[in-house]
Amino acid sequence: MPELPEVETTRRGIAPHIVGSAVRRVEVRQCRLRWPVADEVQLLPQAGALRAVERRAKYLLLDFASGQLIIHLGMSGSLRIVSRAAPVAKHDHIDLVFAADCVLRYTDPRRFGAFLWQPAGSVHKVLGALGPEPLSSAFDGEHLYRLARGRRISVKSFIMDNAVVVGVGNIYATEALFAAGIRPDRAAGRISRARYIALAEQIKAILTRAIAQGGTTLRDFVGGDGRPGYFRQQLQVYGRAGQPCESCSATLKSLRLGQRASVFCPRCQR
DNA sequence: ACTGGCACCTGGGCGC
DNA sequence: TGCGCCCAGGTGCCAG
Repeated sequence: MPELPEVETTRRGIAPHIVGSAVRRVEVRQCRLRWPVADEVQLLPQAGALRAVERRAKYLLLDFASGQLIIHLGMSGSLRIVSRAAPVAKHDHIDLVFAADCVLRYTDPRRFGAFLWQPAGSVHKVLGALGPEPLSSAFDGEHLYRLARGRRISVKSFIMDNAVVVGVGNIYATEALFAAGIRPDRAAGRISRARYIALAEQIKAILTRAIAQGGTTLRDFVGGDGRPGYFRQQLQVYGRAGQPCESCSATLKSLRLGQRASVFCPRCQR
């Protein structure tokens, strides 16, 4: 489900309901996620009021005085605000109960997500080596061009590398490369500065638009407010292999890069 | 230092 | 209807 726009949509959806409140009770029905759920999660009722819900890359950070709860949604995770009376479904693994009518419920069929803990003043390993946020001024074409020197991996794998820039997953990498007219299998080190400037601009533009639309709903993504994302209608190439290019009508092709489907237009992308 | 490949899971859709 | 196969929005870690 989630790329950066979906995580940001989730953050904005849940924050108004829970910031300023304390966790009263924790229910962990399934502790086997990508890593075992951090033991500290059970201590949240002693952590005082939630101060903020932040985001770094695709990680959500629930900020308490004693530290931060790090939540990742993996491939299929979601967070919803539900009432305590809401029936528990098969993959509803964790509840953080803030109030009877305000339960933060984590659902994740594939269990690739994570609940980790970062004590105040320390940096968890998963957050340690991350590149810049794509919507920050630290990220631009010059940054991409500089890091790409000497790299032979495909440009698509390159921009999906969290050490290069965070938050660019398969959907938006595919879309941004189409918008910038760059073939996804081109070697990262063989792309000009000018084209990287265009690519960085497209990454920013597409992520910004996707966030404004509430993310991309493929199967059943819903934001914290339960509404689906509407960006799907704007996808130009992702999931459209074999169909005509919206721009030139050539048949869109697909190849695999880093075990991920990569759809592109053989005429528009060079 | 890079790179590609694997792992962790469940569920949906397809062909037979 | 059922079975086996392939696919899926992520990413840390491994061997080469």
